[in-house]
Amino acid sequence: MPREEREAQLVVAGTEEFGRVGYAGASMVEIARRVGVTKPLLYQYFGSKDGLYLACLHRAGDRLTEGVATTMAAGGEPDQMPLKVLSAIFTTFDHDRYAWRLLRDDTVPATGDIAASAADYRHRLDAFALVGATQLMTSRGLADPVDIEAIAQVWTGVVDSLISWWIDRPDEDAAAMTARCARIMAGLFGW
Amino acid sequence: MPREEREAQLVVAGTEEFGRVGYAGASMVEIARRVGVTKPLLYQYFGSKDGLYLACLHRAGDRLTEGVATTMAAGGEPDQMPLKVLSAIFTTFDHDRYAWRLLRDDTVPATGDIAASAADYRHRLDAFALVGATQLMTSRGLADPVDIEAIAQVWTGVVDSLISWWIDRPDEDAAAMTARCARIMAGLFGW
DNA sequence: ACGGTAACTTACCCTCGGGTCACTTTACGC
DNA sequence: GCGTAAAGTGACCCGAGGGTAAGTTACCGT
Repeated sequence: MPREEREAQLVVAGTEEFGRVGYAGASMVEIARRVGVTKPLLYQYFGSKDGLYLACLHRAGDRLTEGVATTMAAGGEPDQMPLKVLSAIFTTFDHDRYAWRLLRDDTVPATGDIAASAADYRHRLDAFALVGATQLMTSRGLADPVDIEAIAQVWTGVVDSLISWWIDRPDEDAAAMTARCARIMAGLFGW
Repeated sequence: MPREEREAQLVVAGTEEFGRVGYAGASMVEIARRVGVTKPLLYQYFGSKDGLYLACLHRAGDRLTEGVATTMAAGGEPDQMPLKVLSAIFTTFDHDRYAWRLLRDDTVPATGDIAASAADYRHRLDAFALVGATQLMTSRGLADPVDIEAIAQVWTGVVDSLISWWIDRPDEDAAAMTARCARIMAGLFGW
């Protein structure tokens, strides 16, 4: 099998395994086993556990930030944005649901390339969340900047929860998930 | 120092360390170091890493389920319950903010006493969340049971996010945190 | 046919952390 | 004072997992 194809397989397997048990809990030999090869090949292609994780992280992070950026750039009513962003995330990761977790994995080493890269992606997403939260709050006449920070962080936690719930229900596709969120938000908040 | 007192110190230190880096990431020697003793004493008192974790988990879980149960039993308007429960949680864990994370640590072994005990606490909390979500949804005329499950899970994720945010802001006390949540919920949802 | 390169493996090393043993020190009742 | 029990420690074992060296197979261009 050509290197390029094997690498893609390994990144997919790595993303699932890292997403499932976190960086610290994942085992390189297990990731290799999932695609039917052995550990040294994995090391030959990615150099280290960090190298593999970075490859997985960049693929996930780039797709995610791009999808969210496009949605945010399109604009719209502040209380419509959360659903639009959710829809973009669900659509992007319908067949790759563990990817989101890589950006929020708190078992990665506290320093080094991974920490820096993950922090970078998180900052970019947090910036979007902050913009959305600010628009939402000002549209309601609220402006405490600390409240807005808190909302932005809770928002990412909500996405986290929804994706965890979704992972446990593989039969629910992106459209159904989006419809469910729309129904709930309309019912609970009148959005 | 008498055993009882030392054990209490170790449980506190263990809770902080397990909460900070998770079961898998925590080191027994580090926990011992935090209270100024060495590893063998820790093992003499708690038997194993699992034993220490269980001691920490039970303390956190018992206090949490008790606090939430009391609040839920008091009853009230469905859309007032979330804030009341949050207030109970913040008050209970004002000086022990990492405790909540023990119940939601997904780096614990998948089987064994810890998994069983943590699952038990989570199920009890999820049951409360499910009751609250059901009351909230029916008061809005919505009744899809799968939606209600999703809401219950998102709710626990929201609590998670709020506590993580709170951990990073040690100057904010329980009352201020409750007031902030009240302000935000009123502003965003009209609750 | 054959040299070379890329894909891939077996067998190994080394560190880290859970867990244990044998031992020393401290506190307290008599 | 002194014996005993509890508090506490230094030094060790061992398994798991990251990482590597050296070798083997398979394919491809000339």
